[in-house]
Amino acid sequence: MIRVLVADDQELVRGGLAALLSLEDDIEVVAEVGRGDQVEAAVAEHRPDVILLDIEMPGMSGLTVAERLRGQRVVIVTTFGRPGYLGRALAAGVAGFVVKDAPVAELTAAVRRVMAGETVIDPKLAVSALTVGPSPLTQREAEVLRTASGGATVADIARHLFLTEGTVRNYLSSAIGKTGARNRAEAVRVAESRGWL
Amino acid sequence: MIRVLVADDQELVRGGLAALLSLEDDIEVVAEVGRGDQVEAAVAEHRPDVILLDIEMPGMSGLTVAERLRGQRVVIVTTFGRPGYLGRALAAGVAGFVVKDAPVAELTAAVRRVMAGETVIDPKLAVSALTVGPSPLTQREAEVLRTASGGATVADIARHLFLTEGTVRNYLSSAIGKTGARNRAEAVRVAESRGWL
DNA sequence: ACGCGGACATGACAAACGTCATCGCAGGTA
DNA sequence: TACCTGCGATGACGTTTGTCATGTCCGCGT
Repeated sequence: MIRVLVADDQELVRGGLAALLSLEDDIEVVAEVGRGDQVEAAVAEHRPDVILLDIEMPGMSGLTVAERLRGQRVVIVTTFGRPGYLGRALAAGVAGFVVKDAPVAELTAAVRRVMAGETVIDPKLAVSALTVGPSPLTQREAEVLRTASGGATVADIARHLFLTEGTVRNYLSSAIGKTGARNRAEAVRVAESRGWL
Repeated sequence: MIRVLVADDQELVRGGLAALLSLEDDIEVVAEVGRGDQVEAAVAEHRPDVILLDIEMPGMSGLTVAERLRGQRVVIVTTFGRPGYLGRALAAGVAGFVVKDAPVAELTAAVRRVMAGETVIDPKLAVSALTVGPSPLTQREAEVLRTASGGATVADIARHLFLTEGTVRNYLSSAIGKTGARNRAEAVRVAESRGWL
């Protein structure tokens, strides 16, 4: 039996995944958690063979959890096939990456192959990640964009990051250029959709 | 047996919900579809007793589908508990509204109660919907905001909606005022988070 | 030691944005 | 009929952006 832990914040989705996996003869769901910051404790307690992690979770991002679980067999199961996520996930040493609109068979296959020591990446995602490439944004640019994404003004961002307004404008301008956008809002959308934030 | 149709665009989620419901002795999943515009045909073919609809789907919004299925027993199962969604769902005559982070038992209970002719609404959501109230935005204001949400400039919006730039600015200004925001981006966030778009 | 690039800053300017006052026109409603 | 509301428009205004030129400082690789 492959012992699996499922981490996802939405109960229905988490329960659904668990039910789905439990239908398989060789897979057993030994634990379910709904918050990123509860994963480590659950892993210590239940010692699963494979850990399924959603990225968007309260408490701690699935990517952060994956970094801290380096050495364990982690499979990221997420809604958004953002190329940037894949890069960060691989850097965190995950063994698999599956998007939620993949066929069910792909998930069970991923669990088994990861269990066998293989690395499983959604092919479509791999292509788009290689096409889009890594984030061209510097840390600062990403930081400023992230702060701007809630609709904050330049002055707000400057206060929040302890920068001058002029500097903030420069970073925004540079980020707008790099994303190929025509203004702040568009830059935010682009960067978000690619997982650069 | 309660015959159920499940509509959700994410295969893993859809399969998960189906697996979850199939575990119940009195529930049978007779069809699954992944696009809003395929629901009607599937309903005609399989004649389910209860129809589970996600809101965000390609092809056609679950809310639109619900309107066209008026008379059928429809349960909205969605990620976002946006108050505005609940209002529109009820206006569309749905029999139930469940958010995806509700406990699993709530979903099966909802299916059974809807089958029995009851109307089931997530209590937390009902409260927030009554607290937040209906959208204060006029159709035009919502339209302009929606168009602006992708990062479009005033000129873009004006061209797209066949309005004058000045008029667009007026609508935006009015929407910003009504949402209590301090600029366009913030207004978009607020309106989106409440389901007013 | 040198050059390079990233982080940070300043100041200036044009374009875009947000606000206001004001207007005309339709459709309901008192 | 008179009134109100929503839609559409105009013009004017001050503010906020986005861009650019320019400069300093620091860390890194050769």
